[in-house]
Amino acid sequence: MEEPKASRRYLTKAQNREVILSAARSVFAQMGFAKATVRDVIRATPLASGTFYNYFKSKEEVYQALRDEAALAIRPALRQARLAAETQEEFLASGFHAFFAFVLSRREADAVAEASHFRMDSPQVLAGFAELREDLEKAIARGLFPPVHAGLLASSIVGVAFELAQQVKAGTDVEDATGFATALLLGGISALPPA
Amino acid sequence: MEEPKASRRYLTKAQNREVILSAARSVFAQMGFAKATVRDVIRATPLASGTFYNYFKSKEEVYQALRDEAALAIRPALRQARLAAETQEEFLASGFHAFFAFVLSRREADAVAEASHFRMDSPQVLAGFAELREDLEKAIARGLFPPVHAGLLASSIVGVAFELAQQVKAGTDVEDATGFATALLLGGISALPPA
DNA sequence: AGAAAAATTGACGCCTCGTCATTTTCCTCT
DNA sequence: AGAGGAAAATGACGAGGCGTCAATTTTTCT
Repeated sequence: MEEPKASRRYLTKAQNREVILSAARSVFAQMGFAKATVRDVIRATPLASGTFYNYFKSKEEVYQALRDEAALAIRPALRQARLAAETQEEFLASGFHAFFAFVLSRREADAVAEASHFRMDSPQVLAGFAELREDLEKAIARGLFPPVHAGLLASSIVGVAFELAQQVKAGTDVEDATGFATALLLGGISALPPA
Repeated sequence: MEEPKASRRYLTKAQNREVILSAARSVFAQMGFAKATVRDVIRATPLASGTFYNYFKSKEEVYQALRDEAALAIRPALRQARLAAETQEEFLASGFHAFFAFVLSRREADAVAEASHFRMDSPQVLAGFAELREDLEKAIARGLFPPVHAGLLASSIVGVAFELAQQVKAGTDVEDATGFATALLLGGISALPPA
């Protein structure tokens, strides 16, 4: 598909994409995603307005790319932690902890969503959800978890994770949130009927 | 504050507001919230463009008004169900069931969020969250629930409710979702440490 | 080097934005 | 009832963003 040639052209293209993403990060954080325009982003760049559209179709696509970047940055750690888990407690706690710590470390950069209480899931974020579900299914298969409904459980974990992440951004301690979420789900799973 | 005089002026004002909201519902559903413009909404109305701004500051404010409307439509039922609950199971199940049924009944009207996987909480929605938290605190006070961290539990319930609501919109049976969420939280709460 | 391919540029026409002076509608008071 | 005034609706306007595209520059290939 892609030829990763180290040609000059290929390099500049990757660089320009990064330049735009970087400018967007800064512009979105400074004036908010809603107010920002494609022109604002490109103006924070040495590129011309038309060039933007060689890289992204719209402001929304840039935002999704940024979310994708974040999702790709955290997913390997989450997957690794879950695969290595030998107890339910470990499976849940390591995942929650990694996620909350990650969110906290980026709370400045993501000031975007904070102001307007809004959330938008990009493809890579959704892929992360699917990955959690797969890992749950595998964990059920290897006997770590009882045979519960993996899809609903995955959704529930995601819901708890994202909602508590808000609390973490608002000041709740990462350890407290992790402990709470882990205990809640650990206890909950043991009470769930088999699928 | 407001004098609800049945004068012609007041009536027309309320009607116009409804006309705009109704047009917005239809326009957002048809072309999506992101693509829609204030002009698209006002064009679906007999009013002139400038008139829009006598009622709302922006497209976002209209969206929030629609969300507020939905939140106000469901909140009394939720609160009532929770106050009347005499068991933990009842508290959780009645709330989840009412919420999922409500979401399902509106899945057509809310096609907006579906397409772009996005969520935006309006003031009344946030007030609903606060209400849940209050009800939990009251339930703890009257001994229905153990003394857990009400804020974190409320967030968790909200997270599970919203995420499973997506599954309900996607085809999961309301009873199944309700049963799952109730069992999960019922079991989870019993495993929670005291606050 | 010369030609072809790829990428950049910025000006252009179209559209939306939010405002505001003007006009229309409604209410009040004598 | 009707004059006067307040409230609301109207639509034209300047400012500015949108996405496109023909022209230009840069890179690659032979």
